[in-house]
Amino acid sequence: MQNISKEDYLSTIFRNLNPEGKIKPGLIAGKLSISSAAVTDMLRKLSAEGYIIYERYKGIALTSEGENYARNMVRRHRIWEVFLNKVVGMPWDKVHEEANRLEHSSSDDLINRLEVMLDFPEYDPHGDPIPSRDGKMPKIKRQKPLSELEEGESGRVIRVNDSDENFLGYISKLGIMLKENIVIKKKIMFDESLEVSIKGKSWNISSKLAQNIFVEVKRD
Amino acid sequence: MQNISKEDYLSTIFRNLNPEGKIKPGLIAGKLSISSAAVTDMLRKLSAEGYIIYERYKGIALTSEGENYARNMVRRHRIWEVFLNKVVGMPWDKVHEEANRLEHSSSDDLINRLEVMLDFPEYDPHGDPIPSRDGKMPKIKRQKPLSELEEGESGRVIRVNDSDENFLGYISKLGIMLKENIVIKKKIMFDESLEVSIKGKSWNISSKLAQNIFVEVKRD
DNA sequence: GAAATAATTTAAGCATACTTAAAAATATTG
DNA sequence: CAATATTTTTAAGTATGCTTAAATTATTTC
Ligand SMILES: [Mn+2]
Ligand SMILES: [Mn+2]
Ligand SMILES: [Mn+2]
Ligand SMILES: [Mn+2]
Repeated sequence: MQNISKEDYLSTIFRNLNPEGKIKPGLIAGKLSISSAAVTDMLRKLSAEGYIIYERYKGIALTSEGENYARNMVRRHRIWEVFLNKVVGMPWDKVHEEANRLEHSSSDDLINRLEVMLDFPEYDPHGDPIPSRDGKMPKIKRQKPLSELEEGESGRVIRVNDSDENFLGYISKLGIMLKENIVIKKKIMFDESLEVSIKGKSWNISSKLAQNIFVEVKRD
Repeated sequence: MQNISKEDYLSTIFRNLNPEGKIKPGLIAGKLSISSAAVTDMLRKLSAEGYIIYERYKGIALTSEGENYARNMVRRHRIWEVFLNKVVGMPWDKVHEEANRLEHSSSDDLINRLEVMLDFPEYDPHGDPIPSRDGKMPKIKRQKPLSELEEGESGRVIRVNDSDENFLGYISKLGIMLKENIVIKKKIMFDESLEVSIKGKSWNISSKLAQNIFVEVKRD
């Protein structure tokens, strides 16, 4: 293996497996913005190389080799994000795109060195967990999208969707960042939008926005 | 443009232009370890895209657009090398290969940030000059290969060939690094090898090795 | 300056990773 | 459960960047 495309396929598969550990071609095509036909092609190759279990029309699962490879790609991506953000000072809405390219161009040795410099971070700048060198994932706190909170409730942001630069740039302007507390002042039924309070300021945010911000779920 | 191969061609052309600002296909093929036929193909594309001046059998020159692109690639490469060496702590014999990949995966914004962190370095870990953001090259000191020194002369190392990991690893073991002084104790005529003294220790080094280590030429 | 040698280009072909369009299989719905 | 809709696969084709072998052009040598 030595391939940007294949690495992106594996990473995408890994990050989008359903609870049964499977994924369908259409979802991969959507996430990678390519045709389903292209996905079918690549699935055959990944299967032939032993990275996935694939039978036509049956869905896809990772082999343990594929899972290890994919998990390492996620590790590379997220360590780069932390490094770019914390050490290089790049804003959190720019690091994802940069990491998406760097992840394919760095040796494991480099990644391990960055990890040491960062003192073994457990989460990336968007709250996503970073696999450790030996493949372990840190515990993930119970969470739900902001859109599922009720009127009057509040929640502490612990994760945000990192795939859209505009989204991140916009919520930054509202003062939304990890660990920030958000209060749901009102839910507008007409369009499912939310009136929220952040750092004492009020904003109206769309349902779609709220679906991409995740808050900690307090133990019952 | 968005291409690893093309970027490597341009960088290779830039770094190997003869004093008249030209280069022949065979040299490019050799440096990139590919066939001359492949080079001919690519030269047509680079020419069509306005990066080089190319007429068959006539040799190659960079357009100003091509020169700017190529110089920026060299800049990216060398800034990465300094960063990996100084900030990340990677040894000088490993940074070239890593930078060879990272150079294609980093935005100008990232490179500029690294440059600021490094306080605008002028030379990479092997003594090669780093083009500035506005395309200026730092002054290069007069230099010649160690192999051209006479018996009894000595010289301060200001540049080494960075393209071979084994070479760099080996000379490191001999204590050779930038700014180190090397004394030519004896030239062995039979095989053109040199008996040299470095930090008080004596070594015999081959002619080929000595041709890849450059020392400052003192003003006459 | 002709013959031999070396460098370069052309030609044909291959692997990769995509595309669109058509066919086949699966899933949904009335 | 049959008709319809959706998803997936197959088929055919494209661009990129290589390869080897043959043809062409340039350079060197006598
Ligand atoms: Mn990627
Ligand atoms: Mn992230
Ligand atoms: Mn390169
Ligand atoms: Mn270097």
